[in-house]
Amino acid sequence: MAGGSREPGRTVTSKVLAILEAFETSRGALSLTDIAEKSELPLSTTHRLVNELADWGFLSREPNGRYQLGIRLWELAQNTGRQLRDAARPYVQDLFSLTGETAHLAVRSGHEVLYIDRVYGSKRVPRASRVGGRLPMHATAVGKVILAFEDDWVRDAYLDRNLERPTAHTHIDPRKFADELAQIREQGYATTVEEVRLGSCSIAVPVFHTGRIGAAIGLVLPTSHASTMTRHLPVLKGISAQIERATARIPLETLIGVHRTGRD
Amino acid sequence: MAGGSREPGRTVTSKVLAILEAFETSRGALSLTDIAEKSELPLSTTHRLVNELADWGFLSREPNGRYQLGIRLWELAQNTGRQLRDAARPYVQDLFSLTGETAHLAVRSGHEVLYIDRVYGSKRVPRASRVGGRLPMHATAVGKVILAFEDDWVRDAYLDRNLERPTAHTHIDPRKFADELAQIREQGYATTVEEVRLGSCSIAVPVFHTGRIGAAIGLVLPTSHASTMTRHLPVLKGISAQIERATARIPLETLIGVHRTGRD
DNA sequence: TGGCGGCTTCCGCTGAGCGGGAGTGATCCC
DNA sequence: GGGATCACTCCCGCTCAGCGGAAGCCGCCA
Repeated sequence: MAGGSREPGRTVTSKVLAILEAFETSRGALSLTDIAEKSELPLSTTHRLVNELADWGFLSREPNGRYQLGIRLWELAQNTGRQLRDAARPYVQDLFSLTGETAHLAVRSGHEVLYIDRVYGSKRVPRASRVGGRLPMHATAVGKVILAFEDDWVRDAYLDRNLERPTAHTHIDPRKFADELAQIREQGYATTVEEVRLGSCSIAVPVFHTGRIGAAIGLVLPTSHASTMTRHLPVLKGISAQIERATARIPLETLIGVHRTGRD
Repeated sequence: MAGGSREPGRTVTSKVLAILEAFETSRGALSLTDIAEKSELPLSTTHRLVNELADWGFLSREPNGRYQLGIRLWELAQNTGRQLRDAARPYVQDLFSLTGETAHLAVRSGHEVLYIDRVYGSKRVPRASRVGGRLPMHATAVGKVILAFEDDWVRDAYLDRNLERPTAHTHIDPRKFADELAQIREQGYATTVEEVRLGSCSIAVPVFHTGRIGAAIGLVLPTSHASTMTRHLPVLKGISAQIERATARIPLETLIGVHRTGRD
């Protein structure tokens, strides 16, 4: 028998995208069954769509039969947000060279910080973030500094939610956090100490664009350096100014390709 | 009237992917009409699919109504090829720091070199490549060195085609080029002088993985440095050895996510 | 040898997708 | 200001692409 218990109202497009998103949470390659489960599609439907995606190079199949996101997807996506990343990259690199610490460039995307670029050395550091990854704003220095300089309504909307708590050191009291943001705005930089994960602390400064907060750059260091991390402030501010200069002529909308909030 | 002259045999999936690929060739944002033309779809169909893609964040809409690839696509794609890029990044960076020249990491994808990573300074250099971009193998140092160390059948298949000629200096005689590859294999590195674009030259060495050619690292310099570029060879070889060590434990298949050829 | 788990293929039913065309609204030029 | 143009949005009934249960297949293990 056929075509019986289909789930109506689900578009093909949404199924295809759900399959691609199934790979977001997983580290390695997925079997067909894994994909079907994650995307909540029948196996035969998954099979058909996955095959077509693989034909187009959007998925790739390993010799063992498992699937991974394909290189075509990555190639295409290199165009996204390229303007900001390309323009800022050399300066983020300088930031790393001058400090020897893991350097980040991040923007706000909805209620989270989105890491756009990262430059780091070969020494192992405990890292919570990755390029293309997201973290809560109130737990990271880049996030705090962006939030501090955002429009009031963004900040209010953010505080008007339950703030999650990755570690015991994360500040989650809305009142105290609002005060902290005010102080950050005044002093021009933000710090965290073991608020995302134990063992690391961070410091960040804002990057402005056409008078508004556009992004943030920051450093992550081992907690042992926490007390002296403000010594990197002059470098951070200098690099920030250079990025501001380098991106000034690029219209904000084309910098990233995120509508920054879901306000519409 | 409705549903009359549809073009049958084109799957929804293929339409969605065609829309995404429409952005590959274009620099900036596209209007709905542009997308419809590039993907060869009726306007109303394009409209429907584009809207759904935008809802999912795979496309983003600028205030002026034009569309760009969305940030979701980019986020997802960060997982692709991450193993190789993440493992190699610090070393590619060292390569740049130690030489002061634009440093590249590339692999073969079909008959082209695919640039996986690039580290460069803030000084303007004429650059033909970009991360996620492709170039012909016979015109680039990374491409030549990969081809030189590839299996015979890959090399033979490559030479058995018309080689395109980006500049007048590009080597396109199959016989001579085969000899050049033999010499590259012997000397352990490849160079180009103005073979991709005038004004720049390059030098590259292989990066092996489980005894086979896996990738290549290279430098791009102004042509004026062409005569002395071999002085970077010790650094190139040292960095290559480090990358080989850092990637040795990662299975080849998971490094990139490309089936390297269409041999199946 | 038989059972199992995962992948692939088959096939007739049906609603998601289709796209022409009409509606809208911004822009430009006379 | 009006009317021509252009680009996007929406509507709606027809129809075929997609659907997915089930059967088949294949490799593995005991």
